[in-house]
Amino acid sequence: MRILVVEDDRDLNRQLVEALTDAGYVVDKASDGEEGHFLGDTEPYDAVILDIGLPQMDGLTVLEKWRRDGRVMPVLLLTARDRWSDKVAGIDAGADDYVAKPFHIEEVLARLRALIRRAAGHASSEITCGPLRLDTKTSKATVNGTALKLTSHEFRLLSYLMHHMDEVVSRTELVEHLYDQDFDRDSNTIEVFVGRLRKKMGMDLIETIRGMGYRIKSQDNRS
Amino acid sequence: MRILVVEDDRDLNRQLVEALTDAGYVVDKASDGEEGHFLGDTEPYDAVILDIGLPQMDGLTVLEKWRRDGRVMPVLLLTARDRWSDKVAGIDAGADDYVAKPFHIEEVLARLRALIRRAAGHASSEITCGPLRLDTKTSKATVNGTALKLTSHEFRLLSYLMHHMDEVVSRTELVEHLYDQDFDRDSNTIEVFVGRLRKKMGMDLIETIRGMGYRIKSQDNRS
DNA sequence: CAGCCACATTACCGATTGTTCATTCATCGT
DNA sequence: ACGATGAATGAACAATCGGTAATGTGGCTG
Repeated sequence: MRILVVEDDRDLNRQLVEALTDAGYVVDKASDGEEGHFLGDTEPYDAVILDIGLPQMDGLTVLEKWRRDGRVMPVLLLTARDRWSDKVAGIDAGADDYVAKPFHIEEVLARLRALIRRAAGHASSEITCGPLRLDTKTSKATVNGTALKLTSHEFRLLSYLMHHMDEVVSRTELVEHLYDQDFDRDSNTIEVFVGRLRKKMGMDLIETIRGMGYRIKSQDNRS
Repeated sequence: MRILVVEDDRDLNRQLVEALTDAGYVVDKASDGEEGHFLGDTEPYDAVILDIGLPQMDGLTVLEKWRRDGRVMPVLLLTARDRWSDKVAGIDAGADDYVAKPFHIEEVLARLRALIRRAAGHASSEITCGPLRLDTKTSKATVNGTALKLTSHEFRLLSYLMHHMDEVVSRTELVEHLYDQDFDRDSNTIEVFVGRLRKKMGMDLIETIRGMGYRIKSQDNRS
């Protein structure tokens, strides 16, 4: 999962990036509204953490622009405590959730997880798909109840596929969301990892759509 | 850090052990009061998670016995929700903190961290020692503000030493608290890790007391 | 001073993980 | 049916990490 952090407070920005990176996200950062707006407009993110008070361009303005341009990724707004007006304005501008400053980093992480889950249309921290079950909170996966021993990259790949259940996900999309930009785009790493996942899962739950990408089917809509 | 879990509910026991192991603790477990009491009496633990309702021997009885025998390790009691009497009885028996069932695992982890910190005489989640700073919450260490890149074992060793600042810690003690019991007791692994820590820290903050063990000094009480 | 003992240091081993490469296999359009 | 393209596979590789073993070093004791 790839996250954009737009925050001008250097220290806070660093903290957020660090925590997110530790949690296994791929993270881009911006320190002013203009840069943030540009990145959010040009790069594909699974979620954005956006401060309201920003130099160059106000956070709400950035958000409005995105929404006008049809960008639909979930946005977590950082607001000053008890600024009710900010909250209302944020809703109007198309924000999905808020955290009031000052906050605990874990609070942000939890909200973010929930946001990404909701954006993928799941209610709880668990995503189920036939015999496959994935817990986004504990980062554990089971198939038919027995735990899978996945490495961190394997888990992140599986997680992304399950968050986009029934959608065809291209290798390009996977690379963009699971690695930072300077990753060798024409390597077959993704294929290798898909193969390893298939082997570990024992059954082939990952469908290949030739020329398009991969897909995990939600139920047993066996074609 | 070595933790004892005494809980008869198989499922809950498993969950706790798993979460604790994931968090980097060395964990022993018992499923009844008798076994729990024996282990807590014979093995050195940094903390105990103790259920109140146990077969063989009630949790409070176990705790009382330990305290009568002079066992001072912090104990986190698992109680039924709203059983005020349990809480009072627990205080009398020498418990250090409570979590009411049902609980979130993270709640237990947080309380446990706090308990271990407090037992070592620290107030916040950060332990500082001259240029060295260690955050038990994020598992990160810095020296003079710059982050140390420590592996998990290195961090756990440093953490244990800092939790016992100004005390001489023997190699035996370190092995007992950082590894499970079937670890080769006469290996020089500890020396090697101390060496690696010293090199990474750039300065020798870990003192060797010949024939005794190691010590981290709190301030600059240079002898 | 000799020699031992405790610790330090260095190199190395084996397991795990992420990645690349070459080869094989499958699928599709013609 | 055939060839070209895309995907799967297995081997191999480098990096990292935990641990082992052999050797080096320095201080204490007899």
